[in-house]
Amino acid sequence: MSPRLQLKPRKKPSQARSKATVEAILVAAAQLFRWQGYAGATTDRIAARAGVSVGSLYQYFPNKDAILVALAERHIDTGFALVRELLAEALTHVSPLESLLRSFVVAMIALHEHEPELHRVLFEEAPLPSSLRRRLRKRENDLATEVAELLEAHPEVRMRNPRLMAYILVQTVDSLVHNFILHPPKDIDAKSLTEELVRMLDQHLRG
Amino acid sequence: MSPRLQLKPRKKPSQARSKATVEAILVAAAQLFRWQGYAGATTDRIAARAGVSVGSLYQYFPNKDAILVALAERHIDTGFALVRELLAEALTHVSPLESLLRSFVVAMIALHEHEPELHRVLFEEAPLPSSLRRRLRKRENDLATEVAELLEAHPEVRMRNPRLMAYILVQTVDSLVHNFILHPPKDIDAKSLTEELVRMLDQHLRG
DNA sequence: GCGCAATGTGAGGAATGCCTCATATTTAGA
DNA sequence: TCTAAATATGAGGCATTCCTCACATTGCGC
Repeated sequence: MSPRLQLKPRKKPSQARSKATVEAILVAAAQLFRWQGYAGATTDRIAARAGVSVGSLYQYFPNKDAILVALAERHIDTGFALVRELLAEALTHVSPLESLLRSFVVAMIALHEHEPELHRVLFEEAPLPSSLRRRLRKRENDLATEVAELLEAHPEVRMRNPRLMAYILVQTVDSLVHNFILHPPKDIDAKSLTEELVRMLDQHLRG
Repeated sequence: MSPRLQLKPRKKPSQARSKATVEAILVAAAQLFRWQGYAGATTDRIAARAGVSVGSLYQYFPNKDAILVALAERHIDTGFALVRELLAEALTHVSPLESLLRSFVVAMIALHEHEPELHRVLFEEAPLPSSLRRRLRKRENDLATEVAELLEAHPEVRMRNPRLMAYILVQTVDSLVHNFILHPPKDIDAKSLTEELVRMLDQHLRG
């Protein structure tokens, strides 16, 4: 419960066999964390689901938190790579503001659709090591800044208060998408939401 | 851990003494839930902090979940009463769209500032009874609908797709405010955020 | 005051969780 | 093929949690 101190892997897997073990543990942990939350995913259950003994689990992870941290790193890296890729794609040709915004929204949807429940556990559940929480928020924020700078440079944009508008832009898209993915209303589809959102932001960024 | 079934109070307090006990338990529980999260707040600790024995706690709450449920009911009721009051105030005189929106944003800020950490535990932490989760979301949604209808009736508003726009409106304000209260950036203050947000929504609702 | 109902107490049972360690199996490589 | 290193096993120790129960205290109505 109270945050553990040691988070680095206890031993590095070198043979193929042990790599598979670690992989199985991470996969199982990801499932259990998102199905049961942090407390519900016990190390014994994770090991069982991975088809591995608890002992093996503790060969590679010094404690339960370390598993979560490993998952977080991975989740962050793949997720952000995804967004950067989509944004880069959109920047290969000079685009009108509207399509730039659309790319951003679509990228954020992709980011959140990639393991949304795990995302929730990582970002919102309480008893995570606070250092990890900070790290996650920081990386989320870095991406936000990147996007904001990108938009600010766009000729069609007129920013009254760049910092504030960037904050609103990124937070709005992030939270709206986050909630939409996690609790999709029956009568609203992703496409219409995207369009309406883009329209609102487009108008707003023009001042 | 796994959701308990019985959630109603085991026994109703009749004398003043026991009412005080129940109150103390709820206060202590609220503190511990928001400081430690759901799992960290043990029944023993709640009882201790309330200055009461575990036995007394279990006289009035059949299990740990029931305490959370009681808190949730209370939190919802006071929070929503607060918002309704503020909105009613704003409706005593016919106001321009802009000030109506401002009232809404201000009301939402008030709602979230009322025990924001407890709010987070209730709305976002995983191992809650799912019936409770649904109940919370439903009431949040009801309020949203109310606000949406109210706005739709306003003469200055031109809604392309009422359902969708209401959703975006409420979700945007709710999430933005929620995040702002829980993780306030150093260089942004509530007032500017409110103004910028109102401007964006105002523009958007005019079509 | 008296007696019964209401309320309060806290040691401890049963369940569960995290993690260790003595031991067994597998693999690399000489 | 043989050996040492790498990897895997899982019973169980220790801690913690939720909750019960047998008993003590308090307050209300007479």
